[in-house]
Amino acid sequence: MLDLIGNTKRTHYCGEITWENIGQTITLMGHVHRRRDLGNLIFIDMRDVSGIVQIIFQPENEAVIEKAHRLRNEYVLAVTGTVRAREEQNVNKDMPTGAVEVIAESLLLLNESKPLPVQVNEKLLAEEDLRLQYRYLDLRRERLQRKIIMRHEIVYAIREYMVKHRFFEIETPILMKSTPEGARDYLVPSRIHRGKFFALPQSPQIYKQLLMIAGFDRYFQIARCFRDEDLRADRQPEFTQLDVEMSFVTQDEIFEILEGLMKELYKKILGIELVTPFPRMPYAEAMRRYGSDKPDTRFGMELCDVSHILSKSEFQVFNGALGSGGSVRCIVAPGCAGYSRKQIDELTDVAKHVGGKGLAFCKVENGELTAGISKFLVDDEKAGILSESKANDGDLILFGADRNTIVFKVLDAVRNKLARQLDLIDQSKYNFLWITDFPLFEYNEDDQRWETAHHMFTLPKAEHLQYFDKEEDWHRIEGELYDLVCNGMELSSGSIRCHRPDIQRKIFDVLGFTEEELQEKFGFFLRALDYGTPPHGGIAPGIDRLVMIMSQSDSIRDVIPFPKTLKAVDLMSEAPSYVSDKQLEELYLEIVSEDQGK
RNA sequence: GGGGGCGUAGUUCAGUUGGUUAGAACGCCUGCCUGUCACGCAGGAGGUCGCGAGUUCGAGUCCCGUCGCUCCCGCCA
Repeated sequence: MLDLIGNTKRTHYCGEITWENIGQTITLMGHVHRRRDLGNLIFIDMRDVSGIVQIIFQPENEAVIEKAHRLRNEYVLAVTGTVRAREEQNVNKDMPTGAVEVIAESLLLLNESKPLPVQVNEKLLAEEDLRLQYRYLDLRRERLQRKIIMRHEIVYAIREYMVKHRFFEIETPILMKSTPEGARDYLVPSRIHRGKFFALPQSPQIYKQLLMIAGFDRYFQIARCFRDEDLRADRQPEFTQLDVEMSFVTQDEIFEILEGLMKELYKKILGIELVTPFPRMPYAEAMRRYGSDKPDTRFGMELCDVSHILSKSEFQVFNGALGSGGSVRCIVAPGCAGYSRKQIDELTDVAKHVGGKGLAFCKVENGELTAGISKFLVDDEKAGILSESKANDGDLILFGADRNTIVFKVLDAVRNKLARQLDLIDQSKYNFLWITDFPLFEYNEDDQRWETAHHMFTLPKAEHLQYFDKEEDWHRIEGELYDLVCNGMELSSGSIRCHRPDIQRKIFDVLGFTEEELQEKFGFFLRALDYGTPPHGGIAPGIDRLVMIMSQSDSIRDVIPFPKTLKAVDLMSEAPSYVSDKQLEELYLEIVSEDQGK
């Protein structure tokens, strides 16, 4: 028999009972976290959103203890009782409320629970797919609940900060026009207009620029974004960005706003004082030193270009790379000269995994290069490599030799692998870093055309406008582009936008759009640019990734209440799913039944 | 689209060279227990070894295929 809640009201939260409540009669509501039934004495660890407190049922109160015998894990109850201090020897020091307990005087059994398919008390953690299927149970676990609550706190603090700095929170459409550039759109068929589609926003990019044109000056939005691409541990098909746009700003002012925001978030949420301004590093330097535009600067092992030393190398791998315009670069793995063939093969596998052909190596022993490829090097080259790389006795030198893009990818991957392997990463550090001066365009070899490296509404650097005239100079054009990186993760990406129609035209020309294409895809936006667009720019920090970093989570699924799997399905609701023939007919879509779908 | 890992009670796992009745812990059920806090003790129920096909006298174990989850590459700001 279950009880109704009636007029019973909660007076306190479980996790907040302290010495100050001793002697008070209180009413708690929550779940049975764990029970210890000693026969005539029953202890219940009662849990609500605030934490856990021990309830004790004593035999003097017959009706209540009789009912308490029926309690099982995750039953829902309301307990009224008196708070008392525990005897010295009964204090549980591992529990925040371990010095007190509540003597139950009445018990309402509000609901029962079947035995759980996954356990809430974290003794044995079930496989993730099962936990995702029962996500609402997994979310009862303290660890996960903390992260979701931290996410709430972060978003709340963001709103406070943005409003304080004169930003308006403005919503933009979820159903919008499909723009085939960039990521694949999620499409929504229109019922009213046969054969036409809306797209879900990959970001509110165009709308926020239109809001600047409309004169709102400073805008922000906690914006849901959608991309129909394959997933990763830090990538979901729908994710959340703090979308920010400001008029009449320079890059420095945007950095200041973001730095101030991060500083405030870390202080409020984690009690950590971040040092601002954050360091800045041009893209070219990041690539040269780390082989990555999102370097993890919590450890060293920087890349070293030894191409000039090896320009006359007899070693085929090296002269092959250099002969075809590539480079030879190395990193020094400290103290790894003792690595076995197997360990080095593992690193080679990492290199191959990201597209490298292999990984050349040699060791440093008694001030000399030995083993590996050392036999292919002449004395001058060996000496040059030693001094250039600053390698010491006992170190292992690893070489990447290929096209630059491959060399960077390989050494970046190997560097990160080694850092984890050698435990070089100080987990307590939060290394924020601005990467600046990105190239605006890059040539796509496969499609034989120029593309924007970031996005096409970016202002080119004023001093690079001259390079638009000749195609061979296009790669030299840098944009007012910047990324905020933290601990090797890209947290945020932004730019100063192109507010002048004449410059925007130059960009479209490089990308090879015809006038018809332009009008069809962006006509409405180009028209808007013509009516007094203020200079403006913005940035969009990923909220999911920010919460990941701040809560030290390895997976983005930990910081999203109802995430999708790597195959972009919701295991709990089993979405996506087939829909009825009637629904499809209304949308003029071809009927695909469940059988046909397979 | 490609590559790696995993899949055995409700859950986490073990399972020998291919061998006869597939085990343990937690959870669940029953009983006992007045200071437990991962309570304890005694007993019990619970299995399509992901699915399919094959080799074999015999398959959880070997081969092939397939499905699901996961990590990475491609893709993606």
